Amino acid sequence: MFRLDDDARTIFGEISRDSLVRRIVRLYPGLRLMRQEPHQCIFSFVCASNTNIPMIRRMLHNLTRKFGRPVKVDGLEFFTFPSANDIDRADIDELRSCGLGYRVRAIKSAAHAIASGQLDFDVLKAASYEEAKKELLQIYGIGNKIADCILLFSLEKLDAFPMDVWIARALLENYSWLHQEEFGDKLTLHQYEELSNSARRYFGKYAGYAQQYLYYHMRQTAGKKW
DNA sequence: ACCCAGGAATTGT
DNA sequence: ACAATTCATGGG
Repeated sequence: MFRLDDDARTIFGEISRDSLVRRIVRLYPGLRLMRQEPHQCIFSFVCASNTNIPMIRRMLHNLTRKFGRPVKVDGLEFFTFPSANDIDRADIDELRSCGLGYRVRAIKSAAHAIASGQLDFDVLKAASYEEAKKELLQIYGIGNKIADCILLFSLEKLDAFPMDVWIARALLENYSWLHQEEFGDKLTLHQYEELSNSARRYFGKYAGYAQQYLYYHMRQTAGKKW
């Protein structure tokens, strides 16, 4: 199992072989990957399709308030994140009232896959990137992008490289080893796999860390001059 | 009214 | 294989 204390030096040494990533790493010395509980990560990213971050946060807030368990911390009341069983048993209309829209079907199918044992997180953590991804892609509501995010943020696949238009722009602007594929406001399945696999080969076993630095820097500097 | 948002599944060619 | 369409929702 991966441990940050042991491997942080190795990881940054590895991804810092690239000059651009080396510069960005120095800009954001505290940036780290989280290791989220898989069911939280899955529900969060299933909610993330075709919407924006404020809306995603609102959906998750509504879900915890409606299906989580109340807990008091320093006299303040919070709600725990719902379990897969909670979502699996949840009433459809109550889920819809959280603002999930058409994503209700997706979150239901994911919850059932977990609750039924079809998805076993210990097995997925022990499996390779390719094997674990293949299992995730079976679930309705989990496509290429969401699968890679789940693998990187909660299943310890540090070589996963989630692709989106921001990362694609960063790669195409800075790396000539990509034979420049044009893309519009969306990435096709073919473009996704070409770009993600190329980046995985280039950055190596900690490609996901490089992805996070590149992505974060793109969002920080969006609209500004580098 | 219109466009967009860290997409994915389904249908059409 | 690949392109087009649909799927709810809220913010700007």
